[in-house]
Amino acid sequence: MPDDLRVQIQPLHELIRAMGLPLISHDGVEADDVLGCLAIKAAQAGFQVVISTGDKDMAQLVNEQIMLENTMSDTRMDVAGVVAKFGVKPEQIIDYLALIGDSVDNIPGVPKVGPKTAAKWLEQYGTIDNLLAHANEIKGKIGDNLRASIEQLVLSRQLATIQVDLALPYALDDLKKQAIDTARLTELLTQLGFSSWLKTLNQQPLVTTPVQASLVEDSLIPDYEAVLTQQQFDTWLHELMQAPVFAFDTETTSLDYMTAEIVGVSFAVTSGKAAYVPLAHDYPGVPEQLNRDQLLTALKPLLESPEHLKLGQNLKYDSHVLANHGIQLRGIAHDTMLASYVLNSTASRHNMDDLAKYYLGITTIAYESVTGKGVKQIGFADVPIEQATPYAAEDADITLRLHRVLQQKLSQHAKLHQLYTELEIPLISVLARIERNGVLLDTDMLAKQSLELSDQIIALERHAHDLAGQPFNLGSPKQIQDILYEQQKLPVLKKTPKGQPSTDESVLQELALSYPLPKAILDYRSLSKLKSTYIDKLPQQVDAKTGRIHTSYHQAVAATGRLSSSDPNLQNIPIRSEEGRKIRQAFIAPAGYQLVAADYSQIELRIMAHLSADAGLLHAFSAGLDVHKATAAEVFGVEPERVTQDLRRSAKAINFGLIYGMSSFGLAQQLGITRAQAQTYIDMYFDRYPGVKQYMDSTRELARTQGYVETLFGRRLYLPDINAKNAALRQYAERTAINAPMQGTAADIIKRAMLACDQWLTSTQSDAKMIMQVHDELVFEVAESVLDKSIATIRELMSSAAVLSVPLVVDIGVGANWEQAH
DNA sequence: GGGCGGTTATA
DNA sequence: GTATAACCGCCCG
Repeated sequence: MPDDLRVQIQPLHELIRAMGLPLISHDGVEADDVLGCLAIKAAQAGFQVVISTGDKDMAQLVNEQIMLENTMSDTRMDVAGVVAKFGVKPEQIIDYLALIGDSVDNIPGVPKVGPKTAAKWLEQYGTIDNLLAHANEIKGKIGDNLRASIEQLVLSRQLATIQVDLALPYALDDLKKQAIDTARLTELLTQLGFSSWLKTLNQQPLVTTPVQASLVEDSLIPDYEAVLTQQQFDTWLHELMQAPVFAFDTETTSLDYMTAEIVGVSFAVTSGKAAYVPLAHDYPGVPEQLNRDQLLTALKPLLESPEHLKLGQNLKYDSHVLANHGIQLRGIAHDTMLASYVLNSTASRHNMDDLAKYYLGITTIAYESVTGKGVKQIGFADVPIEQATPYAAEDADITLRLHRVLQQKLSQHAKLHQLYTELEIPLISVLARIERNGVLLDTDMLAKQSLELSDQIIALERHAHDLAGQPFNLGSPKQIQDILYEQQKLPVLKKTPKGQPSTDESVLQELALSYPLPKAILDYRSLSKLKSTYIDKLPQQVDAKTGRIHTSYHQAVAATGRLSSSDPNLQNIPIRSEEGRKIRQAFIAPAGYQLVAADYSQIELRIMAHLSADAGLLHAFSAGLDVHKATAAEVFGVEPERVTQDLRRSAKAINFGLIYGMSSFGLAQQLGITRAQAQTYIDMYFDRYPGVKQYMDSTRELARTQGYVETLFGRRLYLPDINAKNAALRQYAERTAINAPMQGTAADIIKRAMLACDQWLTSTQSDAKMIMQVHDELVFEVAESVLDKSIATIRELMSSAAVLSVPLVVDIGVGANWEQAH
């Protein structure tokens, strides 16, 4: 055993014990044999057994009760799976292995015989014994090899055979899972740096069911039905039409909402009972399914009816999928993902599997366990209906059960319930429309920019190599580190969290004042970022059918209540640098239309004014002053007209710092001043704006006593670390406590504005569309004929989305492209 | 291919 | 000092 492997064994054993998993260590026998013995013993006692291993030898143990689980692909192999993979039955695996040999296990095998030949022989002759009885029928060199190996094959078979009859001193009870030793496990995971597992560990289920040894069968047997006949479907449709609300889910061909097609749909009306209607499964021997188009036509009135209420998990996706088949989903009453998010936005994930575990204590069938994952993953249409049905029907059933639990919890918090019903639920359809609308992209312009940037990047690369005196990969921080700090001996100004000398932007900027190479690296980094992330990537993400870019907005990701955007992220399109801004020129309006960009001016500071009710701040906004200038005048004690650009810049940093819950340290870094100086600025600020000081103190206090903070509309953000002993954790929670009400209230307000704008657009059928949201900005594509009227309406709707004690000012720009509209 | 670290784009 | 998403390099199995 290599030394670096040897040292891992003991920590691994400790981890396993702390996890409550029984650990068996038995000298003098093969681990495979121990596994085999226990598996057989459990199977004989009537259990279903799953052996988790990548070892193909174990395939010889597979039978009706024993399966192999491959944790790399999250798939399980049964008898049919063994035949599919090896071409022989489980009971032939020993002979199969003996024939092909295995260098790792020192099984010699027959020369020139590989998997194909072995499977072919065994199919024909059944066993090695019978094969040898007919050995003279095998022609050629390979036949000679076989006949020469007769004696060796006896040994090979012994070596390949897993001993299942060892006398082991273990009872099945010894295999039961024990309780997790949370304290010990936390200690080990921290010490070993398993940060992701630490997070998982902290998300203990709300419902603590007695530990289910996977050996014990579940008592509740759900009634899941595959709907294959018209009669079955009619019965279900009738029930759905009568139901006050039903759970609904789709299975599709793709995760890409614009191209996904329906493979099947599932429904549930009562707990424990659900139907899966397969519609487009496609594999050899697939049974006859109901016709997809006809069935969807039959379902259309129900799905489009606002009176028939639906609930689901992430219904925005199902809404898109149905739209791909010409159905406009209406009557969205509940979404378990959003209920979970509103109840606790700091939970890291709101997917159904985790929710089921947390709220119901149920382990659901994982998607990957029916489709596999990675390269081996198959589409849902390729999944046999017998396997698809329990998975898909369970989705609808569990969603329904989750819904009941979540509603019960939401009903205990009037404000959260209102936020959920009146804001998040109606927003689903609005976001779906924005996503579907998409944005038009000038790909020719980006192609030109790409060529120009390529030249510049190559030149910068050459320049940097010259300065370094050797070629190196400018994209590798590790190599840059070596060049700057090892070879050129530049001073180390900052270290990464891992203790390596940092090469990030702030460091290179500082170094660039005295040395040439850091500047070249900075320029290279900024240009290659623009090229790879935006200029080259965006054109590839244009939808083939619509010719537009369709982002995904995530409604249950950001803890503060903000949306996030991905694939592509349209909320971080460059604007600050000259070259970056050019990318915005490629976001265009079609002929006859203009882009209208409307953003809230200083919304978070205005919210701070409102929440703190500070007289000075309220006055600044009510009088329509330049707030940074006003702050500068107050803090630096000069007349407003004497405020220089430099003073204004400092005041702006202070204002932003306040929103982020700053410390003097952070402000000092931002402004390049000493900590003492920064502290005097902050002291002066709080002296001039005492209401703000008071608000910050009381917010921190409130967070400490109740464990969460709220936005103006009652959205909650929990702060479990607010009373932590660890100062870093506690201070971080304090900064979040300060920031979340402001960032979150801004998010609530723009969501309200989005509902209002959508209401206006859909009710008037105006020739205008909402196409993007960037936290404090909404972008519209508006027909020139209705431009002026639309601008006025947008301004009115956004300004009145909330009533604060200061005006909500909206700045609006218009242009043929997004850059011009700013 | 997956996970993670380092870095950088936005509000 | 807040909140995100995504890229590349590197390491691992």
